[in-house]
Order: sequence, then C-alpha cells, then structure tokens
Amino acid sequence: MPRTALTREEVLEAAASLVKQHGPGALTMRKLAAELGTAVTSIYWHVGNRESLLDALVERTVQEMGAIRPAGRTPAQRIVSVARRLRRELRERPHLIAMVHERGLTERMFLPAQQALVHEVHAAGLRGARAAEAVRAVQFQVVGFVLVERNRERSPVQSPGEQELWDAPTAEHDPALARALARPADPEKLFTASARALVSALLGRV
Amino acid sequence: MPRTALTREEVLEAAASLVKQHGPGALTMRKLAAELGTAVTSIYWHVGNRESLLDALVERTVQEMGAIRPAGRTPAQRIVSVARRLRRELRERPHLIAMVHERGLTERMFLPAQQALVHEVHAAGLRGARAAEAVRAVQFQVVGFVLVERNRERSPVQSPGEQELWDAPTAEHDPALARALARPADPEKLFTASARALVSALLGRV
DNA sequence: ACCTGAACACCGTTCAAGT
DNA sequence: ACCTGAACACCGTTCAAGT
Repeated sequence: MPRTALTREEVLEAAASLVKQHGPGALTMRKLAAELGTAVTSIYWHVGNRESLLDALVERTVQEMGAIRPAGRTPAQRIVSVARRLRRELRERPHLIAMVHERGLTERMFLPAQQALVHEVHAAGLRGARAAEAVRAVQFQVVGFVLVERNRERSPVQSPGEQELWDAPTAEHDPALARALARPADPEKLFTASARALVSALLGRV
Repeated sequence: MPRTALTREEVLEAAASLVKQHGPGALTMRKLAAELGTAVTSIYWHVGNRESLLDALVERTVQEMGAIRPAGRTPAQRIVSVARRLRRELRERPHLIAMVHERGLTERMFLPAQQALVHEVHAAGLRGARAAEAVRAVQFQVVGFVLVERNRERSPVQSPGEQELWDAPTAEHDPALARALARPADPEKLFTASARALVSALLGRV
C-alpha cells in the first residue's frame, strides 16, 4: 500500500535536509527512501538518479543566492562590502556551496555579485579590460578565500601545526611575527585586510 | 602461488599512478589488487585500509613539494615570483593537491614557502603582526586562486556562461568591458596582476 | 502515472585459514 | 611474516511486474 503520493519536491526537501546536516556523502538513495517511507526505486521515478538529484539541489542553491546590495560611501568601500557580504553568504551554506563548486557553477552563482562589482568599478572610473580584470580579481579572491578558510576549519588540528613550527629561531629574530604566525589566523580580519589591499591597489586609490 | 613479494612501496606506487591518471575516485581496492596481481586482502596487510593508503599518498606529496627559491630584485618582485612558482607547483599535481586540501594539510605543505615569504617581507621592512598578515594574505591568495582556477578548468562549458550573460545592455554601455568579461579569463595574466596588486598594497610600495 | 521487489554489478572491510 | 578466498554489509541502478 503506497503512502500519500510522493512528489519531486518532497524528495528534494528530504535530500536537502540530509545534505545540510551531514554532507553529500550521507545522502544515499536507500537512506533517503527510508526517510521518505518509500521504496528506493520510487525515488528514481521522480528524480532520475542520484547524480541528477544532486544537480537539482545545486540548482536550488544557485537560485537562493540573491542579489547583493553594496554599502558604503566610496566605490572602494562598496566593493569591499560586496566582498564581505559574498563571503558571509557562502559560509552559511558550506556543504551546498561545496557542491556548487564541484559542479563548476560557481561562476553562474556569482553573476548578480559580478554585476554589482561592475557597477562599482565603473563608478571608480575604470573602463574596458582594466575594469574586467579588477572585477575578476575580486571575485577570485573572495571565492578562493572562502575555499581555503573552509579547509582550515574542517581540519583544526594540524600536526605539526604552525604553532610548533614557528618557534623563535625559525622566525628570524622577530618574536612578534613568530607569535602572530603561531596564533591561528583570524579569518575575518585577514579577509577584510586582503580585500582592502587588493581593491585599493586595483582602483589605484584608497 | 604468490607472485614476487609485494611491498608497501609497490602498493603506493601503483596507487599513485591510478590517482594521477583518473583521480582518487578511480582508486578502488579491487582495481588496485588487479593491477598488482594480488588478492585484494593482501593490500590491507601492507597499508591498513583505503583511507590510510590515501593518507600515505598525501604525505608523499607534501614531502615532494620542495623549497621555493625567490627570484627578482625587489622584495615585491621576489614575493610575486614565489607566488607564481607556488601556483605552478600546485597545478602540476592537481589530483594529489586536491587530496592534500581535503585532508587539511595545505598549511603544512606550504611551510617552506611561508618561510621564504617571511624572509622577503622582512627585507621589505615589515615586522611583527603586520608582516604575519602580509605573509598569510599572499598564501591565502595563491591557494585560493589555484582552487578557483581548477574549478573553472574542470567545467569549461557553463550554461549560461559569462559569454551569453554579458551582452551589451547588461554591461552598462562599456562594450570593451563586455567583450573582456565575455572572453574566458586568462588565469596567467589575472594571477600575476592580482598578486602584484596585493603585494604592492601590502608592502605599501611597488 | 506511479510504485514495487528482485536482481545485478559494484564497493570496503573482517576474519579464519593457509604457507 | 605474508597471502588467500569466503563472507558481510553496504552501494547505485535496471527492469519487469504490479496498480
């Protein structure tokens, strides 16, 4: 006896829930079927197969990443604000973002942000190829930073870590530097500092 | 009848070869055993299990990434040269680097490069926390860039791609910009430009 | 149109038994 | 010390059969 009619939406919802909690590895067709109270094979009727189920989840995520509103007075400030906002949005959906990344859709997901950046770079007076380069440099920096950051979080304990490695002799007699590199990086600060440095150099002005 | 004695080194070599060619997904214990002409279970005696086999491959890769020699006259040039060299090294071992990344060992792999960067940042006159921030900013930028770049390469066809998306109206009446963003990014140029911009701003001088 | 169980071809891993 | 095959508990997917 079948339960109340299974829908594609229902399947996607349950799948998204599994992925959000434990990552895509935890999404097996059999577990999903158990969760939904159906036969494994019913899922295939609604979503084709596991791969296209994951594709559908990724598509959803791309849609959800809405437009970005710049904030600040100068174009440089507004660009940095977009960068920071992007970073936050990305960090709120770690597993799904990783899947978007794996499927090579990062670019498309970033289009609204890219358009906002174009606007600001224009306002700063850049045109043509130079403007394009500035936009792409910022975009690469944000995505790259988030990827590296996620990586660090997933593996907090390194052996040997920077901690042990940066003892006094190695650090060339700059104890303050040694201490700074021994502490874990503060990503928030590092990101803002990097973004400001990059943007200010790209625009040729702070 | 057993073949000529199987060694741990032989197992690692065959495994590395499989991974280099087709990625970690292609490394199954059964395929590896077939490649080596042994029973699947023999492999377990030598390397424990699949996970620690992959760990061993990663460890090898970390070792292989040797020290980096800076080149150039000014500290800024030498830092950019380290960044470019790092990027090249990383790109020569895509699958294995991805595995290092997944295991959170990127940091340790980068230590030799980090030390070179500290040296140059010092030569540029930075000290303490500010020097540390500069080193880390460069490091994050290089790793992040390579990750994003790899992502783009793996999925060359995007639908819709930047191509279609950046038609004239969208690009705010800057046809040169539209053309530039419609062309695929030239990573080599973009990387060098970004690295130069970042470094020059971090050091406060070109 | 939607659901089902059986079956297939794969996995990684354990273990008792061999030499 | 090293190797083996059998067995277990998992996978994703196909398919003929049901309603």
